[in-house]
Amino acid sequence: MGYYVTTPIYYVNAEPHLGHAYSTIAADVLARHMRQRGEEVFFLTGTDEHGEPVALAAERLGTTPRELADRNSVHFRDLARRVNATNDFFIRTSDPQHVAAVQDVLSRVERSGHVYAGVYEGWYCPRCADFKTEGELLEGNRCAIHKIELAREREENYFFRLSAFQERLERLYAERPDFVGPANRFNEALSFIRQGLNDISLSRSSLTWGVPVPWDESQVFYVWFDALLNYYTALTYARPGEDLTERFWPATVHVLAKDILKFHAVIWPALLMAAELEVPDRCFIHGYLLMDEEKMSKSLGNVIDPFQVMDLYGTDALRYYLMREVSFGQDGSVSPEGFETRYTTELANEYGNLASRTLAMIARYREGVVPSAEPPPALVDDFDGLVERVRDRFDATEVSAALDEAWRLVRRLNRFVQDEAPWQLAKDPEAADRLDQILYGLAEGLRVVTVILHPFVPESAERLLEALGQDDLSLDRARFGAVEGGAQIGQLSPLFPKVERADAAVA
RNA sequence: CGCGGGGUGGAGCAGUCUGGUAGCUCGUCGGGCUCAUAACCCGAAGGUCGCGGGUUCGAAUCCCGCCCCCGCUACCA
Repeated sequence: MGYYVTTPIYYVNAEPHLGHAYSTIAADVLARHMRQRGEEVFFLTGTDEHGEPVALAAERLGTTPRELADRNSVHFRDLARRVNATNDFFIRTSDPQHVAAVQDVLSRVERSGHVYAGVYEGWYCPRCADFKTEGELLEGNRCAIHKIELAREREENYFFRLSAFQERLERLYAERPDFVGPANRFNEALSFIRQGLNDISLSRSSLTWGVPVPWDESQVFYVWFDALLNYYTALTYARPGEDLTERFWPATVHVLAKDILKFHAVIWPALLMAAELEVPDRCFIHGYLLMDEEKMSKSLGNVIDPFQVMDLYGTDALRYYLMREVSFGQDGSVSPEGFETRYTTELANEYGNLASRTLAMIARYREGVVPSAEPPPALVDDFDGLVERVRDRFDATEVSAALDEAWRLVRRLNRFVQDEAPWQLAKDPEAADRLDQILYGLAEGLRVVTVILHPFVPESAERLLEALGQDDLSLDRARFGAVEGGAQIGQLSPLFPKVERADAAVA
């Protein structure tokens, strides 16, 4: 069975921002790690393009929804490319194959009796293009966002019998404690289910920019049903002539942010049950990136623009920072200052400099050839079980913790250099064997750490491995002592060059 | 009101499930080293782990109550 990881599909109504980059990077780290383990991986991202907000925005701009979607979808495709995402496909919900597959699945749901015609009635805010619940309204039935008085509107459309799945969902949660992670999100979703589920509208009649309801073409499907199904439909046409669902369905993990928890943890499995499809193994909910205490706001100048950061520091620096700074699964603060600190102290000083000093000493003391020796006992214990620890962390979707496992070894290696003082040994011909062992241990330790860091900082890791005369990225080889000495090392310019502070204003 | 999460040295966090001398990073101060991207290493100062009770030989960790902050409470991409 393959490993299938997804990001949310991004709504084309907005410009790509750091949050999109974060989800995509996290999913990519998972995908790359699993490939290192020799798993067959399929990694999906894409754009969500239907719905009223896009239709309205297009109208305002004097264009068609399709043209607007075409234009904005490209931005997200570019973002994926810029962050070095190794997605195997980029789905667009306006793809004709997706539309057809959605119709197919939802027709099946309808035929199975999970759909009925009803009336949707509520307070409608034209500015939000959305219905509001009683609880969301201000006094006088006003929109909490726009402060305007709302009208009561009613619309005839189709409903999905979500309520009928309450028991099956509760059983799913009882049987599969890993279905949603982290645990607090699992509890949140479960308690939501236990509070009782209402049916939800499946279609819209006042809109044309969407997937037409096959049994009633005057309506289109509510955008969430169209959107959620992307995870399934993509597999049916990503490889022409090949149905990937056999190999990759159900999905291994959906990566998403907490704002869309309920759609993925409640509606999505219910929909799949209704369609008689298997539910995914796991949904993993990451937190929000907070800009200090403030929310991200361009006018406050505290925004981290992912494109700007990557222009100045490189893609790996952004990938590293986001995975490192924010404990994966929790909210966390990010800031330009925090970024600079981690870039300089960790990437440049600890890791980049470790690479520089290691390569320099091998070049200087051993003419550029990694000596052959037994692994230094002082390091063996520290590296023992590393691969297993990293695997366990990834299996639990503890991405930041996996990164920390590697980083502790980066620090360990710097301490090793200091403790052993190879520059002293180099002065003493009697200590040649000892120096061989130290330098071998350093090169080998650096190689192991770099293989493990590869999913996080792929470009830099590959450059460094090449300089070490290595190219095997498989996790199995990331064992201390697995590669013997003898490699000819190469040149390496600083992996993470210092960036002058004056230029470093990323905000 | 209900549900969920959080409150740990100056800052940001881990540890809480599986009780047993409070840990990490940044910052501050002192020292060491010179291979290296003036990088690296060591040491020190600094915390009654939100408050009050309880269980226990022993609680940040378990139980009860309270205070404060945040999120969710449905069709928000």
